[in-house]
Amino acid sequence: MIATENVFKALGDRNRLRILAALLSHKELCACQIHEWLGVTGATASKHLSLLVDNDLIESRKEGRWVHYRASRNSPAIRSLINWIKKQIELDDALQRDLKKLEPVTSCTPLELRKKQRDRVACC
Amino acid sequence: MIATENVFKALGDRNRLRILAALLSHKELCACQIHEWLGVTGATASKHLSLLVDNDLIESRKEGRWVHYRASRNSPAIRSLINWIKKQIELDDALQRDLKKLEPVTSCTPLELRKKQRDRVACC
DNA sequence: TTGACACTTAGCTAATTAACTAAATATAAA
DNA sequence: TTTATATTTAGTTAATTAGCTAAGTGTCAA
Repeated sequence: MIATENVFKALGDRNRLRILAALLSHKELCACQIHEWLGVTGATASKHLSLLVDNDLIESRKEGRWVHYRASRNSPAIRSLINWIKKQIELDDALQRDLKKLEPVTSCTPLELRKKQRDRVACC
Repeated sequence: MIATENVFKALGDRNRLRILAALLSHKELCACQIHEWLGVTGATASKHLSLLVDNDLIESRKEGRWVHYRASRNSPAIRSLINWIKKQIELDDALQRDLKKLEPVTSCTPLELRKKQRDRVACC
């Protein structure tokens, strides 16, 4: 059984909804890309991400230094809730504009992203 | 468009989920019945109810001194979200037991409820 | 091995909010 | 009209939480 109240608590936050929106349009993103785009510190992004993981809304996969996230596929109940959210996100113009700004960050791998930032090349 | 974040904020509270559960199993209840069952002051119940109304999750109908509430039927998006919640509620044993305690309160009208309380007859 | 990087954890602060009491408003009963 | 009842509004308090910085852990590159 799902802890309905906690799932809704996890969803009742702008930045966590943004994370979910990002993962619904990008299959997989690493923590650093999300943190970059969200515009909060890495620590804050990390906390949001683990809250979403704790409530089965997203899944994580560790790969060396990086942690990759994707929308959860395990629970049918959560999947159907996520589908509902997906529809709402598509109707949310502000969020759609916001998601456009994710492109520069996702067009390069985490490693390239870091390199570009070091070299001060416009990327994000 | 629905203010997704606010809808989830409204749903991320135990007492407001309880109210919704009550209205999903009872069609219509008045504020005093809900307040009685919730076990909070009338003022607190009133605030929860208006938050749910503000987010189109429930509707109200005034009748003399009483305000009757029911689950919202206006927005298709909200209706489908409410259906999802309904399924979760059915799986929530604690909530089901909790709902049983609603019966004594709903088995009489608000007026009878008050009368019985006055006469100290066991009712709720 | 040393340093840089990608997170995570701990601890703090400011803002939000759920609860209460008291007071206000509105309606109906005596 | 007076009183009681149903609900709402205002104001207070305590708990929660989203954000930050600083410090810790683990991994990889030089």
